[in-house]
Amino acid sequence: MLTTKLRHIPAEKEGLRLWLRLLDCTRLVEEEIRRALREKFDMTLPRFEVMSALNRVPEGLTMSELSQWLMVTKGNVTGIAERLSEDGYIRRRPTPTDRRSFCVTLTPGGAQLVERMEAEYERILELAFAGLEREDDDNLMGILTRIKDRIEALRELEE
Amino acid sequence: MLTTKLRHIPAEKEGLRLWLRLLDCTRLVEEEIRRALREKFDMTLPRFEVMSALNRVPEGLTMSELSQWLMVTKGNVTGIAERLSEDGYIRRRPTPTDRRSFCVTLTPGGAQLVERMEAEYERILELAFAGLEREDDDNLMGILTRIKDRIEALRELEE
DNA sequence: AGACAATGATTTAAGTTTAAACTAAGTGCC
DNA sequence: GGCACTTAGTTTAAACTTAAATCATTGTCT
Repeated sequence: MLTTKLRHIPAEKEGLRLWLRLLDCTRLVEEEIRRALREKFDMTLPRFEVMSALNRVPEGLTMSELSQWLMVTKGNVTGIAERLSEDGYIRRRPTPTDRRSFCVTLTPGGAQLVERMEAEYERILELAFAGLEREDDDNLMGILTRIKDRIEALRELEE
Repeated sequence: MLTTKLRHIPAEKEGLRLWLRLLDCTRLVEEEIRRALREKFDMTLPRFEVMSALNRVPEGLTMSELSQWLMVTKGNVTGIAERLSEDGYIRRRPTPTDRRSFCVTLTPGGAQLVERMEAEYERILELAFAGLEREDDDNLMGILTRIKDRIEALRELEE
């Protein structure tokens, strides 16, 4: 056969196909990142994500802000932050305005480590997304943004 | 605070930006799916994913095939399958050719349930991906496929 | 001030996930 | 046959994750 015929897939399952492919990509990339963090830094992905979030906001973040940023539950952040704190990578100190909340920041050691980890993290991502033309980049970003906005809008409706 | 100031991200970090947006999308969609499965079927996402995989292959899958299909470790599948088996949704029976492996299939009850769950699952995905033109669909699928192939190729090199 | 809802964070219980070690069974090679 | 190597699956320990309950504090309204 000169041409390969694609199996016909009903249009109404297009969402499913895209979703499964999206999942493939994220799982593959995450696996690579996880492996690199473990082998080179003895670090887990969730811990890195907390440190990376903190590295973007030198003033620090509260536990709630962290949980929103990472899109995980607050209880989840509590556990991760506890271990990072034990390892001396982050510091939690009370906020002056609200006695319930903490301001979480990187320690100098944590800041130094996260810089090195982010370099490796970005190296992997450049590899993964290399081969995309500028046009593809813009396309992908635009489409993903529309999907994201759409789901956020749907969620508001449901409340 | 969170929304106000994001640091400028240089162009060479395009991979990073795309990746973070990709993660946003998958986490948002997963959250919706998780919630629907829990509220409407008292079901978790991982359990659903196993049942859904089995629903695509009536002959059944081995534990290893399941773990590859879902891109998780074999040990992970062992636990999920155990609970699904206790609940009577799947059945594991020895294969004639290899005494180490099992053939896992849905029970009639499991098959009936997974059909209903998949309808809901697909409904959410159509909602999430609605608003994309046919052209966007093709674009997105094409780009995601290239990313996937690229990472799989990279992984081979590393071995 | 006092009642009461809302918020920041932790705790709890159950379940998921991973990496690594392990058992048992198949494969290949001499 | 016997030996090394691989493969199928489980087990283990540690970590992660969620949803729900709880505690303490803050905000609001009268």
